[in-house]
Amino acid sequence: MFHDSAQLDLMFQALADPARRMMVERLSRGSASVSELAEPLDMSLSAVMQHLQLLETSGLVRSEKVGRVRTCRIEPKGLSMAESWISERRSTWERRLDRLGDFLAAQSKTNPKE
Amino acid sequence: MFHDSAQLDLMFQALADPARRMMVERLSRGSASVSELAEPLDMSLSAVMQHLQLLETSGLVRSEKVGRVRTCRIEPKGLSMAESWISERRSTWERRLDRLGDFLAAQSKTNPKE
DNA sequence: TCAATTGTAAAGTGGATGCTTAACTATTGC
DNA sequence: GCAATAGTTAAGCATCCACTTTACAATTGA
Repeated sequence: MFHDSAQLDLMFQALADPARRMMVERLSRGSASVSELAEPLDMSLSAVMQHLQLLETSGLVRSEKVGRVRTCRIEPKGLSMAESWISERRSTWERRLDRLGDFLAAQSKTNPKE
Repeated sequence: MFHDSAQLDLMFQALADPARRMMVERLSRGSASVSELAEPLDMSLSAVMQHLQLLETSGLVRSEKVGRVRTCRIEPKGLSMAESWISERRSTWERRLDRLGDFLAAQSKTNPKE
């Protein structure tokens, strides 16, 4: 119910980049190494690392290194935080529009010519 | 189903700022003028205008001017686009985790000691 | 009519973002 | 051991972003 504003900043910021969304998309289909994440992206490994770091500090992704391979996966709680902020706003204005609709319906019943 | 990447960039970018989220939050409770949007925000009207412009080009908000007052409202289709991108990703990994759970359950039935 | 209100436009500024390249470390397979 | 693989760190750079200030325009109410 209570949203940490700073964390929402980071999450939406993280999702605002096509490369990072691609990475999230890839990870939603299963865990992957850094180079696997980099493979479809037209940029250096170093750049991918920087995107990954942002995804981690935003809480959308976590990773751990075993041997020389770092394996990344989705952090389930992450996306739901962003999603729920949006859906709470949406339900607020949907309820409001409903009440407005009711009001207008009632109006036209009482004063059909107005 | 098909997401315009550039528009998603703009939407998530728009939501990545606390001032703009406040504006969306305010508008989800009903339409408002530019100065009403500005009132709780600790910045110049000019700055609020610039945030508003971003919200408009991202498709989250629309506005129209009557007399000297510009009235702003939520664009219903806007938020749902961002929301649905997230929820599609979520359902992908949720399905995957389900399958993984099934697999592990089957494993432990066949090889209870492994 | 004229002053207050409401909004716009333009230019400037400091700091964040999204890369790059280069140099380096740790692990693995032969 | 040693070359290839996988990742990490740091520095640098162009561009974008979130404001500000200043000046201006249109509308309204007394």
